[in-house]
Order: sequence, then C-alpha cells, then structure tokens
Amino acid sequence: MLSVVQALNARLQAALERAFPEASAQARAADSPLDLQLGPASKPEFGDFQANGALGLARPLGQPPRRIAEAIVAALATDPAFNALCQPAAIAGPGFINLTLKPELLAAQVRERLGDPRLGVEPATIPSGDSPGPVIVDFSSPNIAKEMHVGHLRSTIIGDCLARVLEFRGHRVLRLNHVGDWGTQFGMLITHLKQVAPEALNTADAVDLGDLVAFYREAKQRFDSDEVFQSSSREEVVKLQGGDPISLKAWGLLCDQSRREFQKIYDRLNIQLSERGESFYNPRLQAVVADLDKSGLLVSDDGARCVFLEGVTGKEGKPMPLIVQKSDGGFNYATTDLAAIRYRLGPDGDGAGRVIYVTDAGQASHFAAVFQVAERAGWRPAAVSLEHVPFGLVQGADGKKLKTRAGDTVRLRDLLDEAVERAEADLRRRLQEEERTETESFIQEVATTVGLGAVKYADLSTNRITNYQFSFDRMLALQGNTAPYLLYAVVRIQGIARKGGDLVAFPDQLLFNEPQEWALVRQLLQFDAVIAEVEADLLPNRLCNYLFELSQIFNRFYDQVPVLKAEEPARSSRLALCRLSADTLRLGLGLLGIPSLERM
RNA sequence: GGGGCUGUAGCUCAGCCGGAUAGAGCGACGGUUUCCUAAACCGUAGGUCGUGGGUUCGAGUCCCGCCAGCCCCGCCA
Repeated sequence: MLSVVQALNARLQAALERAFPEASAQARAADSPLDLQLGPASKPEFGDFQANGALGLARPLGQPPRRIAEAIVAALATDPAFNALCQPAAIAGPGFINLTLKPELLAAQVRERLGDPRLGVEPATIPSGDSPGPVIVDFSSPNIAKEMHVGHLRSTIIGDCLARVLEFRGHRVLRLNHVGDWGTQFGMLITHLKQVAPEALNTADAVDLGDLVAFYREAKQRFDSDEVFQSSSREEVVKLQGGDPISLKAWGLLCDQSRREFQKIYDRLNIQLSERGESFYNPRLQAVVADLDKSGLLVSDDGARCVFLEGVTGKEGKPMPLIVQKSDGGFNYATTDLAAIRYRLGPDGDGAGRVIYVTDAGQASHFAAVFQVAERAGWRPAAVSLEHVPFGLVQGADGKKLKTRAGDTVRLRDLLDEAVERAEADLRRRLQEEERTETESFIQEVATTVGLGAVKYADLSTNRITNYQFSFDRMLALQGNTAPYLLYAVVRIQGIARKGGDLVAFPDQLLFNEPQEWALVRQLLQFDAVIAEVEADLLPNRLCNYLFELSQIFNRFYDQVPVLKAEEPARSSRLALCRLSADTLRLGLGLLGIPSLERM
C-alpha cells in the first residue's frame, strides 16, 4: 500500500497549501516545507492513517491546532482525489486527523494481489543509465581448520535473510563468505602438522576435521609458549605468502577439507554463499599500503605503519592508529579488510553500490576505523554506502555466552542436530496422542523444517543489536512468536484447500463485512511497507513481527469466521483472504530462509 | 582512562519520523471443541519504561549527568 500512502501524502500536502497558502509558500522558501506527519494509525479505531502535523503547526501558524486540523479537513473534503481514497477525515483529541480508506479501495487492493508473485512489492527502482553495482552482503565467515560454532550462527542466518530480502527486491546481490583462510594461524598449523602428522599436509583427508581442530589448539599453545616454534611458524607464513608449492599444497588441502564441512552446514540450512576468503586479497595488500602512502595518510610509528584516526582518541588523548603493516613487515586483518573494501568498491573489482557487513557488535569500532580510512583514502564513491550490521551475543539461560555443559563452545552441527531431534520427539509424541499415523519421510521432513526453522526464526525475531538468549524450549514452543506457530497458520490454510476450498479462482469484486476480515485485509496490505523497512533498516525482526501478527490475525479470523461453510458471496471473498494469507506467509517465511509445510 | 551497546510486566522480548490510555508471547488464573488440524481462540491479573535533570503543545523514544551489566581499545581476527 505504499503507493496509496504516497497518493494520500500528496493530497494532504495539497490541502495544506490550499488552507494556508502564505505560510506554505514561506516555509517552502525557507527550505523547510510544512509537514503533516502522515503515519500509520496507532490504533485500529483511529482508522488506517493519522496525520499529527496540525499540533506542531500551532505555533508557526499562530492558531489552535484543532482549528488548523479543521481547515485541512475542510480542504480535503472538496478534493475529489482524496474522496476517491478515503472516507471523510475525522479530527480527534487535540488535533489529530484520522483517515480511513474506503472499503472498496481495500478490497480492490486485495484483489490485485491475488496471484501476484510479488504480492504488491515493487521491484527496486533501477536508476536509468549505467547499470548499478551489486549489493554485497558479507556474512558467515568461519575460519579454516576450525569447525563452525554457535558464534557463526547469527551472522549466517541474519546475512542470508538480508540477502534474500534484497534479492527479492530485485537487487543483484553478491553473497560473500570472507573465510579466515590466511595469516599466521596457518604458519602455526602447518609447522605443527609437519612434526606430528605430516601425512595431513600431502594427502587429502588423512586426518578428520575434529583432529585438525585439536591440532590447531595445540599449535596455538606452542606458538604462545615456544619461541623456536614461533619463529619457524613465521617462516612458514613467509613461505606460504611467497607461494612455496609445498606450503601451498598443504594449505589447499586444509582449506578443501574445511570447506566441505562448511558446505554441509550451508546445504542443511539452504544457504548460498560464494567463498572469497582473506587469501584472495593477499596479492592486493601491498597496494593498499602504497595507496595510503600516496594519499599522505600513512605514518610510521614504532616501526609499524598506520593511519591515525580522526575523532578516536586512546590513552592520554592521543589519536588512535589503525595499523596496516606490522613492524615485521607483515599485514594484518585491517589491511585485508581495507583491501577488500578497495576491491569491492573499485571499478576493477566488484563496483558495488552498497556493502553490508554482518558481524558481531564487538567489531563495531574496527569497522568504524576501517570505513573511515577507506573514506579518507577516497575509495568510496559518493552514492555507495558501507554498512556494518552488528548483532549481539548468543547467550545461554544463565545470561552468559552460550557454552556446552562441559564449558566448550557449541558446535553448530550439534546445535542443529539437537533442534531437529527435539522437534522430532515433539512430533512423535503428538502423533501418538492424536492417534495419527504418518510415514517416516513425513516425520523427517516436518521435524527438519520445524527444528531448523525454529533456530532461524528465534535468531531473526529479536532485534539483532541486543544479545539473545538461546532456548530450545522457547523456540520450539508451539505457541507464541515462534516458527511452529507461523508454520501452523500456513498448514491450516492448506487444510481448507484440501477440504475443497478453491484458492485459485476468484470473483472480480471481493466483499467483506466482518471486522476479522477487515483486520486481515489491512494486515495483508502492509506487506510491501514492511519489506521496504527491512531493506532500509536491515532489521529482520520487523518482518518476523509482521508475520507473527499476520498469523495471529489469521488465526482469529479462522476461529471466528467460517470459510467453507459460508454462503456466497462471502465464501469466495474469504477464500481469497486465505489464499493471500498463505502466499504472504509462505513468501515471508521464505525470505527468512524458512520453507513452509503442507501438513504438520 | 577513552569508546560502543544494553537496561521496558515474574521470565523472554517488541515499541518505526517524538503523538492519543506503553504492547506481545511465555508463565499464573479462568473459559471455549456435534463445525475448515484445539500446534488454535476468548478473558483476568501483572508497569515509577534503570535513575536525576533538560528540550516541547507532547518523551519509553531526542539532549546532558549518574548507576548497573556486557563488549572493544598498536602490531590476533
């Protein structure tokens, strides 16, 4: 209904101009045009929209707000275009203007969306002329030679959802997996493996990933305590970076092995990603430093080469540096991130129009620093935005970082297994209670969809910036703001279809009489506005919240208004609401990365 | 010491550009099934929006101070 909002706003502006021509002209001349503050109604009884602007205009116009509202309402009353959209505007309280759309208009809007695969969501407007660069979503980013753990959960799920929403809007999206596949950790690992498990370095899968993780831990320990080991590790890094074939082969084997493990998780979660790890930027690191030097930003300090940040002071009020080349000549993650920005924005690289980094909130200052340097180096074209999309920690029931009972980090694989197992146990218990019999493949499909969907939904449904408390019991609960509740709403509609409801053919005119129908109509028509919001604010919980409310409103409708047993013409119109509800829920869930079910 | 984030019902959380009487779910208590899957629906109770100031017609929302928790701060990522 965004187009309706736009039209309405234009009518309000016109009414304001006619009611207060001098003041409007003056305000426009002063470059601060009067605004009637059109927004959604805060309560259903106020109608569809409300304009709050009259209150704020009282002072500049020197009149009581109610009289201003009256003048605007009077102007609206004589506007045919307004009258085509709305019932007569009403003034309430101190000067709010309440607007209610005409029922015919709402019914026609619903009719238009039936069978529309976009459900009223406009494709992103592509500026004419040169083709716009892709939107890059940088997410997931596990480390080679480590297993994916709960720390990768949020980035992976949130990043995928944002990418899906942007793709649906019609943007070209590059989903980049910036895996940690380079740097000192490989020096350590390779050096250690040479001594304890040399076969791992020249034979694929000679050791399994779990062992590799253990070797990694050992290597790290030796690195921290053994100076000889430390220096041979550094030599190993130099060899690797220099392209030594033996080191490169070993590195390649390790990466392949990890990659296959990651892919299992991504396949399971149905997540597409293009790997472009840190190593990709290795040949481009030197140029970063050279470029910063050329633009006069580079300063040598204590043997390290760095850029001093503006507006960020450390101890004793001195500006903080961002180190881009260590005193030993090596590069660090800041260099890699800068090289990535330069490549992603540059005409010889991706030429991106928007770059989104989905990483934990702890890296906020790092990204602020890196973005600032990129900015000052002149790498960011004016229209391009670099956005850090931070999220909070995953916590256990104790409010601390989620760990296993033994105190280890939780492997993602185990976490997903447990979600599916619990969903399966729930389902089997329910089947027994209801004396239903279902095939094994049905049980597996439902358990998998519910279990994985619950994990995703729980993560996406809270505002990502806050820490989030992980709880299998809550996310798998059958009622409340959970994946199973939403999935069930879809299933109920499928039930209507199975019992003979035609969800395909509809009359030209839809007729609604019941308040439950109108509530559903109004909610269904908000979909495009919600998608626009998610695209702008990158907050998936807005979409979750919308879908939850839609499910609630649908369930109320389903409970209180008969569909199949209704007489025509009500029956067809109600079936139309069922159809649009199902399509909206399925599409919405799909954008969250959650497939829907026919039965459950 | 500097910076960031958070603080809303017993618990978990929403709250958009500052708008009308601050919302939801869970939990608690009470009700609804000859009817499309009750994995649902309806109702009741529950609040000093951490705290003190300020801005204004109006503040959970904006600004400043303070308190509490978490996170980051030169050669790890």
